[in-house]
Amino acid sequence: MLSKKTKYGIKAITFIARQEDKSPVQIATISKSENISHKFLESILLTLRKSGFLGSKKGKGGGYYLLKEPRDILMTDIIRVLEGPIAMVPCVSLNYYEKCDDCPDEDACSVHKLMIQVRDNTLQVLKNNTLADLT
Amino acid sequence: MLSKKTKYGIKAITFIARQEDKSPVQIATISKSENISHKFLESILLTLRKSGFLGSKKGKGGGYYLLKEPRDILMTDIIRVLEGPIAMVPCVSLNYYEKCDDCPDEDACSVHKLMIQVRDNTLQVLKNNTLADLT
DNA sequence: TCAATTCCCTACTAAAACTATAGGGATTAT
DNA sequence: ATAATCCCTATAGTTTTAGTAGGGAATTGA
Repeated sequence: MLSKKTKYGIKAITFIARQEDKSPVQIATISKSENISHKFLESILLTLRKSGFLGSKKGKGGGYYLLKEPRDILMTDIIRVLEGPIAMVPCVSLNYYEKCDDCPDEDACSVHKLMIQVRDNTLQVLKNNTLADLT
Repeated sequence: MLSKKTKYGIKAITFIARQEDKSPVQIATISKSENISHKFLESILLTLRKSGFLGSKKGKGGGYYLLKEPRDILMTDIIRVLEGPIAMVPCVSLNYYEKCDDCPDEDACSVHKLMIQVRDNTLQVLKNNTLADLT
């Protein structure tokens, strides 16, 4: 299951991408429109800014804005930052690989074999979707 | 991320499917071979029995055995029983559908749109894999 | 200048989910 | 009988999730 953090993060960055002009969007605006707790959303947008997806402007009239064109932002990248690994087990994760404690031989592991297929298919979907595709 | 319950469950039922004869396999045997806590595994196998994947025999020489041929057991079905929904958000789940609290219009939701694609691809993989494919 | 607005940052907390563990009961083979 | 084995319920420790609290820093506009 996707965490609320990721879900809200995707909704929020999509909201920003939908703006016609490029002026900053305030947390409060997104929070109200998408029914997301203001403070929780604040921490999510902070993550997205620190990861290089969003820029921000302080003070009156400030807010968040996209640093790249929506068509250049892959959903894989957003999800990795918010959710962590896309793979369902650490031993098939490309970006967060970890060996399983219990498993002596990955090649013989039935779960490994299956989850590699799931990962590859999921990645294919998420790489084919940019932020522009969601707006 | 896949829960340990699901991971261990898949490993265990695969272990049973790999047996050449059809005599019952004991919890302790699987537990040792796959490095899974005996008691935890016990509760997992109980779930698999109650869901109709495994039969059991009590007393000395007892254990668990498959009720169907491995080629007739879809991985989707095993995972649904152990892990719950395959979808990453309840609002795109086929078997465990739930409306999102925050989302007034599913068709306009970017997360919804994306996760339907992920779900369909994942399902396709999991339906194309039977237990026989993992042994 | 100064007040209002807005993002920045850290710490904390309540609830839920996950990962087991404990302990005894029921059944069966020998 | 006795040992082996599954059956079942309850409980507990840990981790993760989903927020909440509170103040700080920068910017704008009057």
